Amino acid sequence: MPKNLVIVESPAKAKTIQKYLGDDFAVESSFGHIVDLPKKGMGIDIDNNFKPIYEVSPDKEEVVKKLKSLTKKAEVVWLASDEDREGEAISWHLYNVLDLKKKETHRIVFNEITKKAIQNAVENPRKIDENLVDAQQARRVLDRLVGFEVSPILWKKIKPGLSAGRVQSVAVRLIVEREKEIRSFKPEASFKFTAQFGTVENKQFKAILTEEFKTYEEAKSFIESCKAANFKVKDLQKKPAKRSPSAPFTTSTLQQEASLKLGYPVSRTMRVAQQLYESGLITYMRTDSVNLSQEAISAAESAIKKEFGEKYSSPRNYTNKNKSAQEAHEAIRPTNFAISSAGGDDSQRRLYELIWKRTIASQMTNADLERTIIDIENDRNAKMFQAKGEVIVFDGFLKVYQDTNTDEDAEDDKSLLPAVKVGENLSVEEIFGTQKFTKAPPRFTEASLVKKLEELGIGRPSTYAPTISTILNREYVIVGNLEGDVRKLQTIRLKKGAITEKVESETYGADRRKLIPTDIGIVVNDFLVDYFKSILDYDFTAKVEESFDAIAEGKEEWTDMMSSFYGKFHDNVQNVEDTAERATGERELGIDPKSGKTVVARIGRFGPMIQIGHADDEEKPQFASLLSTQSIHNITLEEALKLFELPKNLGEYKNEIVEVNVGRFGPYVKYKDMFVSIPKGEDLMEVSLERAVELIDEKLKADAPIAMYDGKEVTKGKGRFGPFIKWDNMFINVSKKYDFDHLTDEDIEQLIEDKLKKESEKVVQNWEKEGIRIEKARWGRHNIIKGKTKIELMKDVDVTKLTLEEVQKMIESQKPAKKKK
DNA sequence: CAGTGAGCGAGCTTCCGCTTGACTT
Repeated sequence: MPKNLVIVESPAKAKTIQKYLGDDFAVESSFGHIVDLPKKGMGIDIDNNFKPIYEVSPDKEEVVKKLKSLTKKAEVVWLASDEDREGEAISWHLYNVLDLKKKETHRIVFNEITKKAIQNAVENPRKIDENLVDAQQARRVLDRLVGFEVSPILWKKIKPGLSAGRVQSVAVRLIVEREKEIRSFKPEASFKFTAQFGTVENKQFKAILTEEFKTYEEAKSFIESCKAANFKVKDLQKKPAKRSPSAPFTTSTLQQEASLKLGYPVSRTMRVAQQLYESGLITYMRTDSVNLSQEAISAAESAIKKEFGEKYSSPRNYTNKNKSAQEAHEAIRPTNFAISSAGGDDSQRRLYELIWKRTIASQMTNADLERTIIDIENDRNAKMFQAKGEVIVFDGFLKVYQDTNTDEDAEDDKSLLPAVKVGENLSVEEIFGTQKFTKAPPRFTEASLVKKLEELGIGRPSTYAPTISTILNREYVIVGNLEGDVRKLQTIRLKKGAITEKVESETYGADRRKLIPTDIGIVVNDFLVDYFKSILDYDFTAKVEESFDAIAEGKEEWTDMMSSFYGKFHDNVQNVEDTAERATGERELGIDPKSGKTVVARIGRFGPMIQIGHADDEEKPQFASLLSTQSIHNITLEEALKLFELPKNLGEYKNEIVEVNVGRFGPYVKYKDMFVSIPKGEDLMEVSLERAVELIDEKLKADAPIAMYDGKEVTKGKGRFGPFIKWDNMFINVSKKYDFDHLTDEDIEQLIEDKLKKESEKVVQNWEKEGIRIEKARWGRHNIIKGKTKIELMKDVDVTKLTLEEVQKMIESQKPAKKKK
């Protein structure tokens, strides 16, 4: 038994560090925080100076048990959690829970995993920094207070089950406010002109008129005056320019680039990065630091020199601009620069290559460019055309990596321009003018939302992806596509001395995979902004972070900060609870022609709905839920009234009624006691009896057993986790190895037998932990053995179907349980 | 598994950050 026990946060890290420290050290992992406030209830003794009630997190009981027993055997314990607020708290909780007072205990930190850094850490141990721990307690308690006091107000005033929090509510606010900007945006048209010129040597190039025209008349008179105009080069400028590589990846920039370049949602980026990390191919993927270790910089240097040559190498380190960064880790980089392509599947390979290229590029020379601007005048009007060109003189880092341009208006042609002289006459090939409309600000993507949150200092690398999941799960926002509308454009063209005009059309406002707020998201946001302005303030986190920093530096007591915050906050909560009206986002749609009553769209107890009549009326009001594709803000009276046709009887099929309706799981067709979901994108109001019967038949066919095994039916289907076959109430995933649409009887047999084998192995493994063994006996029987107890099972007892509890009971009573089917 | 909508009141929901497997259909 080694005399030293080192505890870090992640098991992959533990493995690496173990290699550096050798046999005198055992390195174990705490798997992050081991202690937290209770899952239910406030868990804070507010009257007793906000004393937090800590408990070991349920999923960490096992880890704690293991660490406790290892601690007992070790002589010296080294707490090596990350060097930031949360890491310090983890060490402190380990210290308390593992009862390390009586042990020789050291706190050590390192923010890169290299042999040198770790040895250096071990030589320079310190004590737990209580101030830093207090800053974490303040962070944790404040988040709990805000979340658990504001959320219940939403349950009461809007809808049960909703949530609010320091991070998620601001994320929703960003999306809602952007949507409102887009809705109220009025596009303005103006005429923009481009021209195609030819040089004396007849080389072609494109130029843009530096001015735009508001009206058609101005545009027309301009192009008329160009008819007989002579164009020549007025001015020529050439300027050298540089472009520098971007810093290596942090979590946030990795998510953005993977989204732009590979089209990954942030959750996929993180899942794939985790796989690369666990395979030892990249460093830790949750970081806000752009820093590279010295070892990494020199490894990159030699890789670049070898691959691209000396002149491409320019070793450098980057510093964080972001104030809120805690920099407990290095930037995300390959662990071995000599490997330019790696990963177990295509997703991994593509992400790895992105990381490799970005990191390598960050250590390469700047690109040298030459920017050229040609100004072109004419003798008939004072307007000026301009051509911009950019030539790469030396590519430098651009050889491996280019940032993705997110600027949608960057449509300037940055190509090579032909050589021209000042005063040179130019021929006009064509002048083309078209109306251009100003664009509304873009909707957020998952990745651009993360970028914005990071700029505001809200959230941490480990929470960006979960925050997006939260606001999607609460149905405050959806990731949606929008079709867009069509509008007309006036164009004017001058070619070979003749002017032609044409009206063309363009679609605008179409959007793909963007974050769009729902009715509930908008109502919740407006309510919170109205009543909890200070917490919804974009600067709220930045302000409390300042206090956390003051606490960490020992300048302020965390309990003082909490009192001064909580006093005002709690009064506000109380006041809103007592005085605020219910928020429903109500919108009047018109009058129901049948009853003459008012029709409104609003949020109800179960979400967005239509109500005909008022609750105070003699007759009860009528209610209908909105479809998931509809929204309070733009549903029409006609669409609303149609909803009251549900459930709709379509007619009969084989003497049974066919009906369509909407349920908890969306629109469906009902036939006998069967429910068939209507596929996404299909309008249930338009589903005919014919179509419904088609769906029913498809479902009947899909549900029909495809084979028999051991006298039981085998059926197949597709679930959340891909294609599966079902047999004896067991789901068996069908891997890509098999042709799912044409499974043979042998395939099915193979799949079931493999699964059974795996199940029994799993059971055996579980039992082995408890010291229980299984022995094969005669005539296909099995014996269960623990210590000296031996239990003989009946012949047809299926060992894989016994639970651990059942087996333990048998052992206790020393009797086999009753025969199980 | 494929409701409901007032108001009453039982008992539920909820936060952010640090980490992985286990496990789902």
